[in-house]
Amino acid sequence: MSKTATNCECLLIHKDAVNEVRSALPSDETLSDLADLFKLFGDTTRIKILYLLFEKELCVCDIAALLNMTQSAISHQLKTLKHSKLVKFRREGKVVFYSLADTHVRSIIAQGMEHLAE
Amino acid sequence: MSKTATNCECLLIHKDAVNEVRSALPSDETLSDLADLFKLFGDTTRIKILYLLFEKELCVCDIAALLNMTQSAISHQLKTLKHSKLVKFRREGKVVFYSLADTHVRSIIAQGMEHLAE
DNA sequence: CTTTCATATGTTCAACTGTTCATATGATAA
DNA sequence: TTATCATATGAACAGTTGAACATATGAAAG
Repeated sequence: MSKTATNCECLLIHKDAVNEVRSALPSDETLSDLADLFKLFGDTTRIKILYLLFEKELCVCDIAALLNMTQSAISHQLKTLKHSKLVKFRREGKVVFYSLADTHVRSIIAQGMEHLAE
Repeated sequence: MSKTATNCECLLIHKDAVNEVRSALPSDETLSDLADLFKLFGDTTRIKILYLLFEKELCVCDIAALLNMTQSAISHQLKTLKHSKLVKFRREGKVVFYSLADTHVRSIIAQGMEHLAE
């Protein structure tokens, strides 16, 4: 197997280690999806929105008021969270209430907080 | 308390909901640190590196070969992961071996994978 | 010392991202 | 119908980011 990796100019490669580890890597598609998921948690505004929704459902306007941001900015972020199925919504007249759609949101954020606590 | 949130033009705000939720939000600094942590997991290259290190310690060159990327790109990313204390290293002559420095890395990624599996 | 080579780093640049602004949609009330 | 208002959306713009390239560092060998 001539995997000399054209991009790696190094001459010393630990072939046995490389071969042992190569099979452990999930598919590019899976890893890309995983990175995309974590990207959602990688923005302060989105983290704040999710944190607020831990407590109870909130409308766009309430979230904007709580975070002291424009309704537009919040709406854009909710759109992202909605597309990623982290958040769901229900309409009540003119008002749209958003809430958490996924149980993993809490545990992922909890794990992150645990790391910070060290 | 005149928290009418200058940036929110909406007139309807659910004051009781807002007041109830406001205290649930951690400090801006904590939330910023949390977002920064998740940002690290929000890149395919870094996710791949961490995944590889799940198996065993690897040198820069091995990682570059496995991911078919330049040594420079990998080294830059390892620098980021090192600064964030997710990865540690040990030197052996000219070669630097990297390994996971944090037990939470596994569980955070595992949680993400669980979410995808649904 | 000098050479070799694995790794680190500084710079540049293209691609991406989050916010703002302006505007559109859509539901309710008059 | 028209007016109001909560929300959604499109475009533009600034700030950020990851990779490539060139170069520097530093350890071992000669």
